[in-house]
Order: sequence, then C-alpha cells, then structure tokens
Amino acid sequence: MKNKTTTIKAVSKAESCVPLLHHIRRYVPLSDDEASLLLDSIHFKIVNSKAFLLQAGQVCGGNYFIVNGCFRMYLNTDYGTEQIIQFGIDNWWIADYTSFEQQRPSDRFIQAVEKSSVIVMEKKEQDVLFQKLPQLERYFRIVFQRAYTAQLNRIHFMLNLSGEERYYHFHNSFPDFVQRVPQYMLASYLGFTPEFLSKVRAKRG
Amino acid sequence: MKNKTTTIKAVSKAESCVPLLHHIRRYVPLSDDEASLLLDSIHFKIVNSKAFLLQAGQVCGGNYFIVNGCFRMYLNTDYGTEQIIQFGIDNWWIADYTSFEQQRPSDRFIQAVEKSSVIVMEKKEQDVLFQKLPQLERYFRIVFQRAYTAQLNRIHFMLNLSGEERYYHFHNSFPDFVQRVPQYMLASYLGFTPEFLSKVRAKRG
DNA sequence: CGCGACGTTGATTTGCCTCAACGATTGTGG
DNA sequence: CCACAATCGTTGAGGCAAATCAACGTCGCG
Repeated sequence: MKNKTTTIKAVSKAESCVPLLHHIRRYVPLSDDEASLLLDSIHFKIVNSKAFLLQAGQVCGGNYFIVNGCFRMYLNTDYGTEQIIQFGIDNWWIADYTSFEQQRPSDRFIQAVEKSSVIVMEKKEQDVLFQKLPQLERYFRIVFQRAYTAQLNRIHFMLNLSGEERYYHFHNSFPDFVQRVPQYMLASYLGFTPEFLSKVRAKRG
Repeated sequence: MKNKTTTIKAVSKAESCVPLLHHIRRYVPLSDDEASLLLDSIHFKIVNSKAFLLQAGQVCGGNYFIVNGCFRMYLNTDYGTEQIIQFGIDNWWIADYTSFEQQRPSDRFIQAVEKSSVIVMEKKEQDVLFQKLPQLERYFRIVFQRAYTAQLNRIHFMLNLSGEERYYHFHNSFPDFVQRVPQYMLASYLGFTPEFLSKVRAKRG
C-alpha cells in the first residue's frame, strides 16, 4: 500500500510537469536525462483559491511556473486599496524577481484567483540547475525578453487608449480570461474603477 | 596623416567598448580572449542628435548598447502625435526586440535625443556569439529580468500616482536626467501633456 | 436564513486635456 | 551680424473622461 502510494505520487509528479517540459522544449533542447535532472530539483504544488504564494514582508521563496489556474500579483497602496499589477495564467512564470534574486523581503502579494497548480523552483535549486543545464539560461533569457516586451506594449496601451478602449482591447486579446476573474480585479489591473467598468459594460450588453 | 587616423580608429574601438565589457563582467566572467572574440562581432557607432537607429517600417537591425548619450523609443499614434514609450541612456541596451528576433518590420522609432555612441550587435552576429560565449545568455537573461521588473514597477507608478506625483517621483529617481531631455518628451513618457507639466513646475520653482 | 462580497446606477466632483494666444530661445540663411 | 522662422515652454479659459460618494440589487455561502 505504501509502495503503491509512492508510485502514484512519482507518476503524478512526472505527469504534472509535462507542461513545463513542453514549454522549455519550445525554446531549447532538453534530453530525457536532463529532464529528470530538472524534475529532481523542482516540486509540484496545488494552491487553493485565495491562498498565497507570496505575502508582503516575506522573501519570495520560488520562481513559480503556473501549470494551470490563475494568480494575481498586487500590492497595498498608500490608502488601503489593493493595486493589481499583473495576472499570471497557464504556462507563465510568476515571482517577485527583485525579492527572489536578492532574497530580501517583498512588498507584494501573489495570490491564487482560482484553484491552481504550480511548479516551484527555489532559488538554491535554480542556481544549481543553471550550472547543470546552461540551456536554461537561454530559456529564461527568451522568457524574460518576451515578458519585457509584453510590458512595454502594455505601457503603450495604457498611455494611448481610453479606459473604454483598454477594456475592449483586453477583452479582444483574452476573451476567455475576462470571464475568469472578478470585475473589480480586472478594473484594478486595467487602471480604472469597478464602477467605471460596470458603466462601460452597460453600454453594449 | 591617413595612417594616424586609422591607428586612432583601431585604438578607439577597443577603448570605446570598455563600458560594455565592464557591464558584462558585472554579471558573468569574460576572459580577455573571449572579450576579443566579442569585439570582432560588434561595431561602434557615433549617432548624431536626431538620427535614427530604427524607423517604423524597417527591421530592427541591431541590439544596441548605449555607451553614452540618450535615445527615445516612440511610435506614431492614431492621431498623428508621437508617443514615447521609453528612454535609453548610458549602459542600457535598446532595440525593438519583437522586430529584432523575428526580423520583421517594426512600428517604432529609436532616435537619438543627443549626440550619442552605441555598440551594435547584429542579429546574425549575436546568434553566433551566443554559441561561442554561452555566458552571454546568462548576461542577457539578467539584463532582461531586470528590465522586465523595471517595467512592472513603472506600471505600478502609472497606476497609482497622479501626474504631479509621477513627475516628482521621476525627478527624484533621475534628477540629472530630467535636465537632458525637452519637457515635451518627458511629458509624453510620463503620460500627460506638456502644458500640464509646465503648470506643475510653475507651482514650485 | 442572513451576512458579506460583488456588481449596478445615478449625482456630483475633479484631474487633466484641448485649444488658443503669447514669450523665449535657438538656429539658419541672406 | 541681424532678421526671421521654427521650436519649445508658459499661461489661461473652458470642457470632458473618469473618480468619488452613496444607495441599492443580487448572489453565494457559512
């Protein structure tokens, strides 16, 4: 019985990490041996809705690959409100990289918006992995290069579009995602109030 | 006289690339042999004020390391105005990475705000260099990781601060930079009009 | 069932924009 | 070296997009 459980767990870990391996192999080569080396250094985690990967004051403990689900990164503003600065969904990495790299306390929260599963790569493990599998540096170079350009594009839209235009642009870009998060979170992310979003939506069904 | 000029030029290339070597060595090891390999694959370029590294419609020809000077990246909006989405100064890399990676036409401009000098790393050369000097992947991984977090922070300020607060925050963060660019460019970058900036400044000397 | 979280709607306010006219400074050609 | 234009910054009047504040409806859940 004990053996069986162990076997199931082992299988489940390998299986649950398939999306990550697939994502890595979109950008760099990774042999099966190298993949199992990787698997030894990461772990899989189920995160309940509203649970935190990170809370302000803590050091960001891992670099998180979202296997499935949805997270929001936010921080508390000067007067008590929460400001969402980004969402993360399936096949995205999320972390407070300033806190993670320097192992210093963060000022942010990373919270599950729905029940989710992630792969955790801790700082120590990641450092070792970068030595053993240098192609991971290339992989993350590409990941961050794209994340950087995505944020620049986002800034462009924030500067040029009205609130209403931003909402419809986002809606067109991620039509299914809009259903997944409460409207007040979407409003915060897009940079306006929930009341405003409600009025925009009232205009067109 | 001609010889002398040539000699000066050769010396000047090695010398002018010192800031780049120094920047790389802040993050990854690079032997002298490796450095000269690098030097063979890049070139140095003086850029006059108002000259372009990239214009909309062109493919972004290089990844540019700014040795000294100042650049702005902008694009034309639907209503004929220019929207600045970022500045680049000494020791920053700048490029339209979407255009650069895919070698497809850009929709952006990269223009010198003042007389500047850059080091150009062309796509082909960069690809070869990444093979020869794999630590450059790590170097750029770090560069992009930091650039990404910087943009996330910038988004946070755009979402949370009023126009006046954004100006003073930027002013405090880069006190000398504010002097270097015309106010209308700063206004565009910070997301308000030149008139508004003028009125903000009028309030406090 | 009743409470708290979320969304809606309307009245009012405000931060910033638009438009227009006017200085100041720079650069360029005669 | 001056005249003149072009560029950049300033100031004010009026307008609009979105925020704020408040009241109310609705749904899911302990």
